[in-house]
Amino acid sequence: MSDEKVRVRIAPSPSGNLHIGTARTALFNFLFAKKMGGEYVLRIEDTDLDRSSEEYKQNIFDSLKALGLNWDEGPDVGGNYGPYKQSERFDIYPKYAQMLIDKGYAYECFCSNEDLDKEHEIAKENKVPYKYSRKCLNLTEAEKAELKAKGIKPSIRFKVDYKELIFNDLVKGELKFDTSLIGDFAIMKSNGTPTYNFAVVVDDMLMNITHVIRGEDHISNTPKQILIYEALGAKVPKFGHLGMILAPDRSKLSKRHGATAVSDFIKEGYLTDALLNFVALLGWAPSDGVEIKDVDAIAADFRINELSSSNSIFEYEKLNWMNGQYIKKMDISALTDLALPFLNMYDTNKYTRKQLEHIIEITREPITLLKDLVFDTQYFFETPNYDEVKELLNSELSKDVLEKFRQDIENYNLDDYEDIHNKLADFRTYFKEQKGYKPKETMWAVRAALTGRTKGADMAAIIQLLPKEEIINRLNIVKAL
RNA sequence: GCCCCCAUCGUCUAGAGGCCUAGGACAACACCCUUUCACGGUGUAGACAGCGAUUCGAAUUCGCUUGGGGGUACCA
Repeated sequence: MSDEKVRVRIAPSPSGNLHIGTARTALFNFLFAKKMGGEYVLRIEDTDLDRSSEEYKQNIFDSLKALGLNWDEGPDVGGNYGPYKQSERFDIYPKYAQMLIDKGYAYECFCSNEDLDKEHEIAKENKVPYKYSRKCLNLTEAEKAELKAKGIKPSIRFKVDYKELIFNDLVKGELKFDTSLIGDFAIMKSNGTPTYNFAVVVDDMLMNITHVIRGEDHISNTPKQILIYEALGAKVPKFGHLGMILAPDRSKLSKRHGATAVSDFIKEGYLTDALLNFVALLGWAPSDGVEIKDVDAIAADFRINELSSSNSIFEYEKLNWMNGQYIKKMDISALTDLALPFLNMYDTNKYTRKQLEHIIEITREPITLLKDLVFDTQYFFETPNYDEVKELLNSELSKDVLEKFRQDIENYNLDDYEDIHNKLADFRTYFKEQKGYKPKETMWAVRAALTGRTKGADMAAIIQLLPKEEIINRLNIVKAL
């Protein structure tokens, strides 16, 4: 074992918002670095200028930060191996490409897209796997000069020779490839920018990356990349390929299945801690069976070689449950900070901060998403619409109960929860003993009158929070129904 | 088509030859608790894809089949 410092990276391409799958890859890299006492770097892979945007890049930054997956080195924080954006590194790739040409590992290719398309077509017609024809492999200097004189800009291809390539994947174990099946692939585009496979290798090499942990959609890129490392005379990092996250129909997780971007989940009211915890469980299992754990605890228990090598399906049920668990346990002040933006359609100024926290406190229990609060807290901010409970309120029982409640409420000490709670208990007992009303029936009448609902938070707490004039007002509205 | 990866309850998974009449979590269902919804508690139902081989013994090893996923670009 070498004693070199572990360095991992997460290398998203800013062609979309941060995907939940990328977030999981980032998490596993983060966990591995943490566990190994290593460094975790963020690199933006924007070699495809057309598909990259500043907006997506910002979304990636924001989402990663929201999740707490902060990087040790990256485009914004810098580091000793920058720049960390491939578009700012365009001057360094051609040097290495030229080096490969000089050493005979690569060559210039003047084929046009049309030429290449034709080759693809022919291969398809003959039902034979496509491989580049190597038409440009043996061009003479004179021929190349002539082509260049015509203004044709060459791409650069890596010359792939036959070889059986074996590497030991951190999560999958031994993987074998026959490189004779791989055609000579491009490493530099004719426009002078590097292709993905080349840029990754050059950057990972220059940034001293020791472990490449990524999705298994990159497995087939790995042999190409190893070939490049070897040609460059660089040390090949260790690779670990994670199973993919699939939608419930086993297809790729996409927008039509619901949220896919971390920022979408946050908008719906998922807590980042819950999201992270849930996604960690896709492929990783705690050794003590306790599934709810913070990142530090997960990192302490993290072993990359014990990750599951199969794909996993993203189901919302467990995420929702977990989110509910986090909401229930979260510090109330912090939770209120997160919840308030979801309540911006209401005039929250009606209440003090303390009262708002109290409202959140008593309504948090049954919810799974922060946005559920919109409905569940509505009656604190708006006079209810009684359509749903009209029938209930018009029953003899309810009229009877509310008649007494209207009188009793005058004797409640509305500042004192205990007093309200006890008086309500007596109230129930009274109707049970005198009229045989079930406790829940008695409470339904009160609840319906005050909230327009048959379910909701603790009644005593609601009475304590609602302004007295609003209670009277609602009682009067109901009476007139 | 060709190459590669994967395969335990509906889902996430535990399981690294006998500890497995396969364990946990979510979801489902039932009951209990209860001022409602919920939370919590208790319990029920639910899986080793199929076939061969190795072995005294296989969910665990090997092979084939099937199924799913990925790749096959001058996209990343």
